[in-house]
Amino acid sequence: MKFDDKVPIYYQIKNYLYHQIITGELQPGEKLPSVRQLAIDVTANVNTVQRALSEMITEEVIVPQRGKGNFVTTDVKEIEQLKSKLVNEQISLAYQQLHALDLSDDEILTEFKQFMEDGDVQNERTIEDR
Amino acid sequence: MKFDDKVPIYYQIKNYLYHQIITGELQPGEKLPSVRQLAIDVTANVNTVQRALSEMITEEVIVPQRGKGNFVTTDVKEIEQLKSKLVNEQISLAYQQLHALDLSDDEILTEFKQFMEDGDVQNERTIEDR
Amino acid sequence: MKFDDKVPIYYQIKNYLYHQIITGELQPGEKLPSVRQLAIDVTANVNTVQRALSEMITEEVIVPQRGKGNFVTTDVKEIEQLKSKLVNEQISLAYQQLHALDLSDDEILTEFKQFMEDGDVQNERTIEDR
Amino acid sequence: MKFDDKVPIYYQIKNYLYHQIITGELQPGEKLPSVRQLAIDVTANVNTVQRALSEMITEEVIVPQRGKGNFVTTDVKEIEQLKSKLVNEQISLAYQQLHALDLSDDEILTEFKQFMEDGDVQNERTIEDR
DNA sequence: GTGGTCTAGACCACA
DNA sequence: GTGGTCTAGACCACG
Repeated sequence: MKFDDKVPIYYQIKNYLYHQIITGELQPGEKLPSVRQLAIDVTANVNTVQRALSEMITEEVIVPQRGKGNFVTTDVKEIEQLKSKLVNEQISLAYQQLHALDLSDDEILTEFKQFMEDGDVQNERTIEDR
Repeated sequence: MKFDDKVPIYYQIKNYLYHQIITGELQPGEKLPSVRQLAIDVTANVNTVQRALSEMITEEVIVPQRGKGNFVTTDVKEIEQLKSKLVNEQISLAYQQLHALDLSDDEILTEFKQFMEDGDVQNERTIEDR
Repeated sequence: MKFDDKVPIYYQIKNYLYHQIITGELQPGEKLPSVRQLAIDVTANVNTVQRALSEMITEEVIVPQRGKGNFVTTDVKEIEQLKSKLVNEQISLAYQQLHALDLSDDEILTEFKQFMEDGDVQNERTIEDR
Repeated sequence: MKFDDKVPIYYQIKNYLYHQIITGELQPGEKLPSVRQLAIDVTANVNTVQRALSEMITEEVIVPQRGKGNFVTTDVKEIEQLKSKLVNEQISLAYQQLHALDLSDDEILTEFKQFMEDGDVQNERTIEDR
């Protein structure tokens, strides 16, 4: 996994897991890979992964079961809220950033449409492009 | 200026100045506030500001004049490229993040339109309100 | 390490490392001493060393690995270019300086030959004897 | 005059004047341009020029005459020594730098010869290329 | 007054 | 233990 070294890695790992859960790659109630396996998957240190999980546990997005591992919450509502929250954050953030770059609402939409048409996914540095 | 402690401060200062330049609040050739003044403006340490400036100087977005101060480049083309680069980064980043949240292209556009209509600027962490 | 106080220390540290790399004292891919160790080695402050390294990182001559240390680039071509660039700079600089002192091309060569024969290394301010 | 901002400007001005004297552009006993004129000539601040002159006065390479201006020393021997000293410094410096870059004596001479043949004076940042 | 450099010391993220 | 970032405060070169 490529990391953007401008943001803490544990933070990017959290995002990665959020995405897995929201897109259903990790189903509600499903067991997460072991911390060590996750560490290998994302090529990060065990401690770093652990930190990401700890925060998600306090957020109750994942729930630990002693001796069994960590599980995605079964509370579907929780997950929906999570998605909605993340989407809103992204939209809001992007809007503000682009607005601050002097783009009007229309220009923002236009840029997006164009970007989508280009199908140009010159993505680097994101959590998804593994 | 409010800082997002997930990203280096010098980085956020760079962004702040980028925006100033792109929106024309800082005109090409215009003198920047002194390092010390900037430090006060953004409530950061002088050295932190200096670091941000140093990078922008190597990028040739701003040009230092010994003993006189720092100036925005007069190379308008340079500035246009800067804007274009920043916009693209934002669009690309947002697109990927939202796509990863399982939103289709249409859904992304819809969310944006809705967000714009709401005029709801529950913005935190943006560059303006710092 | 003795510093020439006519030039920034971080600059001299860069040169010191450049030489190490070019002469092969630091092999491609080899780990550099830790920042703190380097600071001791060259008797400079940690931050000063860090500044030197930062620049070399943006130049991609050295490559950082989070939490592991800094490494000499494995890109041998990069290193060759570096050497060639440094040699050219030195030759060009010396030539101009001597030419400006009213020495003809022949005289310059003669002076060098004589200097070499004398084996007279009344060197001060060089990178070696620091 | 282009300055290398890695070295103090007053230092570069000194070099500039040294060269003028050694090459005979400024004859022994000749009056130097006024400080203000020099400042214009080299596009530097009066104070900076003054500092360069002060040092040269203590070195007795130039001698001030109250109310009349500054004059090159009439002591020709002094000037010869100056030249010899500067040449030696340059040769020695260049030799060490190139030697440190792993060039043998022969390679150094070869590089110089080649440089001279190319007639390629890609000089920037030196005191001469005004 | 302006930027440039350096120091000393602290805290954080990561392995 | 390793690098990365930030702060506070000092001194210097230049205009």
